[in-house]
Amino acid sequence: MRRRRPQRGELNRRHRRRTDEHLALAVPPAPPERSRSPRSITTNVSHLANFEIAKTLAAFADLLEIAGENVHRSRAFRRAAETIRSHPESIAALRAENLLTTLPGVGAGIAVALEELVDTGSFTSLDQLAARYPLSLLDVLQIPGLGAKSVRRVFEELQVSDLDRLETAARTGKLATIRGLGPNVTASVLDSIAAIRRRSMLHRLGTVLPLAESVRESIQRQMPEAMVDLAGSVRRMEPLVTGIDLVIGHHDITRAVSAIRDLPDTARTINVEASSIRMLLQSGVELIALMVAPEHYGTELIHATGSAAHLAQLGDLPLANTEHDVYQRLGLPFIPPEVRSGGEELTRARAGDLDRLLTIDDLRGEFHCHSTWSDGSASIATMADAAAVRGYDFLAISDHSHGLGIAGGLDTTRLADQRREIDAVNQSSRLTVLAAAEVEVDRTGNLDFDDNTLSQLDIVVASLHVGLRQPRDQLTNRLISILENSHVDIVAHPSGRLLNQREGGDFDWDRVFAVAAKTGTALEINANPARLDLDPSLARQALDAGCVLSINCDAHRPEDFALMRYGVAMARKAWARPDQIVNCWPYARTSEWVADHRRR
DNA sequence: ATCCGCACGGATAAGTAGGACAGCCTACT
Repeated sequence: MRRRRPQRGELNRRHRRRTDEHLALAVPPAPPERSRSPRSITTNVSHLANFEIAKTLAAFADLLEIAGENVHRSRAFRRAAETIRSHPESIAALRAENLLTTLPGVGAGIAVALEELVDTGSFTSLDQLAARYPLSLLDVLQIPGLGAKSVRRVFEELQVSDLDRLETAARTGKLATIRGLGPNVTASVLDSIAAIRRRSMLHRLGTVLPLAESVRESIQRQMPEAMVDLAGSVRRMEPLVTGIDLVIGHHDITRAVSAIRDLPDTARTINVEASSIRMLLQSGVELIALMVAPEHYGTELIHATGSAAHLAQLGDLPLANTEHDVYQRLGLPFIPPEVRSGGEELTRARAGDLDRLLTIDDLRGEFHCHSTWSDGSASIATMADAAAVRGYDFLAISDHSHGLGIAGGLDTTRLADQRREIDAVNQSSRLTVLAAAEVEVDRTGNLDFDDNTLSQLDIVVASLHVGLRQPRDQLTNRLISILENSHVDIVAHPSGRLLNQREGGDFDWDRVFAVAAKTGTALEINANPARLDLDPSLARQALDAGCVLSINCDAHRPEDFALMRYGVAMARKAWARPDQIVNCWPYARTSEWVADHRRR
């Protein structure tokens, strides 16, 4: 068995720019505008929020890397940044109590930097380094294909210190004169700059929803008699969300305001109006709470939930205290927030389609997860137990194949060893453990295992992890050849996107879905909040084309099975019915389906 | 720079292929 590896909390190690989106909020009063986050790394000295401190440490770590200094020092700062980013209490408060070194990864050196940072808004070694390498280089470092070495080189040789100058250097052809950067890189740099400029400052749903729920519960605990609900993009379960929107139905606005101010992880108040309050949390997520009269609660909640397009379709809303009543008076059944997109939900609601929407209870198992045999952190038995606790009937263990070396992928020998362990676990397990693999598709479209090996697996999941930036035709043909391989049952995270971090591949989805529908190969909705791939709009297209889908958490730890709710939300947004999701079927039907398309 | 096992010095997450270039850098979970 491979040695256990430390888990990386976040896939992205570089700081990201954030932008904002206007929020469709309720009727009177007009909602406060969300402002842009400060562009500079450090801001207002005395009230630095944890996310700002974390961002500064991470920026320093990146500058160290660009400067070519000790990599371990850089990693130490990056590790400390991660700790602080997810730390629930205020770091500024910890500093006041001289407890900084109690944070894991914060020793004497980083503590000194932190003290200075909290007290003055910066620290000496950062200032010195930033004098040599401007902070705007960190934007350049975000460009895929440009690592620390290349960033330093373009800075020193071409004086490229920010994205604008990078763009100029690329357009004038100067960039291609740098060692290691040819015409290909130049072309993709221009695309990436455009993508980064388009990139939003939205947060991942998986980051915000748990926070939002804990805020909601905390306020509900303080005001048990109030109605408190999440609203906005979080309630609609958008893959990327603006922040936390909360509606509080209570007559005593003063109490509601103080309940919010007393929340444990707030960093600062942004503004307070007659019936709304806007706060910044330590995590950098904004909270907007709207205090409304209980008699109009339902109407206000629908308004605050949006979407704007859904509201436009509804027209004028009657005043009522529950959402159900509002919809009823409009002659509609209750419309779940996930499908309030301003698409076909009214038509579908009238046609009775809402009753057929998938729910989390429809899931009977999963086909894509990992164990310590590759890059998972738990044994097969532990993963199986966790799946059984969720009430699943089956779980396919799909560890990586050897092509993905970085994840400790299995060769055929270890795959056979693993099969024996799966068989053994099955003897005592409460659910059926299936032998599967997440088989790597290489750049030319070949799978890691031969047909004979594949045919012995209960489920074959195929994934593209490399070469996702190939041109459209090449990429599409590569995926289609995998769909046409009769041994492949499921294609995992088809687009390869990482939300807020990496665009998905440029596939011709019409062609892909047409082939998948014909071959009966399932496409995945990956429930990991970093992916949520297929996106609901693509999943919807796939279903319309006649494809079947599979929703999987891609769990690397037992806790990851809890991510299923995100996958289910995406499927609901795509109007998926249980009969279109292969892991909602009884396993007997699934194995028929597998046998069926393998017979082709 | 931090942590750990020991009291100062060694380890820190891994391994490979591809692109552009001629030995280096980056991306991938």
